[in-house]
Amino acid sequence: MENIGIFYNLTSNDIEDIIKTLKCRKLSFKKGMTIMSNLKRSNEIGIVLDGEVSLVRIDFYGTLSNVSTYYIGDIFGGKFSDDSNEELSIIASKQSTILFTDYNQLIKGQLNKTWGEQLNENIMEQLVSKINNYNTRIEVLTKKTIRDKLLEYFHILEKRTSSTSFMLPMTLTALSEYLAVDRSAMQRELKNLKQDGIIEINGKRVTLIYR
Amino acid sequence: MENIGIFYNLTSNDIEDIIKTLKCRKLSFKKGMTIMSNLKRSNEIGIVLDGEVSLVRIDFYGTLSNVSTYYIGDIFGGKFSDDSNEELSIIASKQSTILFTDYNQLIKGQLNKTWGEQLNENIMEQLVSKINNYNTRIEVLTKKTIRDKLLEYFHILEKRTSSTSFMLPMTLTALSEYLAVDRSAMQRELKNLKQDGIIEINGKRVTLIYR
DNA sequence: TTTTTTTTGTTGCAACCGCAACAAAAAAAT
DNA sequence: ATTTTTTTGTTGCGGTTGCAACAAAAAAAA
Repeated sequence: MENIGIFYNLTSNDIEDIIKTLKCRKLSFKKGMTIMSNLKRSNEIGIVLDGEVSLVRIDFYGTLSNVSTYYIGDIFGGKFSDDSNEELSIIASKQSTILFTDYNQLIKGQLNKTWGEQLNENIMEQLVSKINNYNTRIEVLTKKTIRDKLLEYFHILEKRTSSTSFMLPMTLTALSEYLAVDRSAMQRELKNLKQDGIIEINGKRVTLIYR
Repeated sequence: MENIGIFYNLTSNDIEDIIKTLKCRKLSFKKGMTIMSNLKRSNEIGIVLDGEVSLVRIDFYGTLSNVSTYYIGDIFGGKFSDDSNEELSIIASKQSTILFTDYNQLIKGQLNKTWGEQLNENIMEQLVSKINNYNTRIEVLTKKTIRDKLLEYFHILEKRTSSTSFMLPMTLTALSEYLAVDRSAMQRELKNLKQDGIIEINGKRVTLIYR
């Protein structure tokens, strides 16, 4: 539990106290189960302790479409969903454990002298980090060509690791999804970059070549 | 000031008190002026009261590149920027008025009985709304073809307005930038959609045709 | 009102990219 | 250790899209 972002820098005593004070409930869900429905009218908040859940939209034909995915540490719930006026639900996309609480409880909890400030800071940190992740991805997605998307992404990794040689944090298949391009077209472009002497790539290790 | 998201549902008395308590400073900047530099080490926070500012990265060649843009109501600062290890600055991209405060002050302010909870809720709301905007844009950007990007965006507007006929909230030029596609290619695709009887478009009014 | 700037609309062309389909390699599961 | 699943690597083809370049319309500024 201490490895969950929202509980960063809090002792297990604090966490226990938080769970009691905020009247949290911990529940597990099998893949495919509905965790929340009718999201819009709900003040309920969920925190992903384990697994992966999806925010899905149900249109008037009853078709499900994935709106976003929440991973370990992420916070979700009515107050954290968008302003559209259709039905939203949360379903478990993997076997998941969820910690439930209430938005108002969470806000009120901030008044606690021992852990209130830290909890609040953690929640903000969580949201800000999500914003930054999205921001990074948008920066990459707005590049026009696959080559530019790849190079932009590689440059970000270069800065993150402070090295011109780094490991990709995902499979090439996942990378093509992240970049929203066709995998085979991406593979072709990687080959071109290699042939043009701009990068080296062996497995997941990428090296940028400056000359 | 009451129309700024972070001050939603607060009286002008509250706002005055907040500004005093959090030791805020209000400053104006001409276009091009540097608002913050050396962002990373700073606990300083800015709120855009008027205008528009840019978060820019300065690489080792001294080249500026835009990382993100903050509009009226947005919060920016070191604690709200990413985890890369390069120099970041905030510059005014238009004539702007900024309210400055300190991250720790803001967190501490939450303890105030009168406006603490509301202020906290507003800050969260602000962050969550940004996440949702980004989320929406990513949903659109990850569509593979210009046609699919347009239709996805139109469907979002359809839901937002609860109508198959709506006004575009921006110029076509701006839309092409939002979708990260070439403007003329987008224009061509709009024509195709019209010819295929899928949409009507006159100026900024778009109507989706279901048959 | 006139001038200037921005936006819209259009087209040819070449490069780019998605798609389909497959084989080999690697990883995960049994 | 063997089977199954996932990932990687490759290619031809045709549709899509970025680019350049321009004219007309609309909006904003003078």
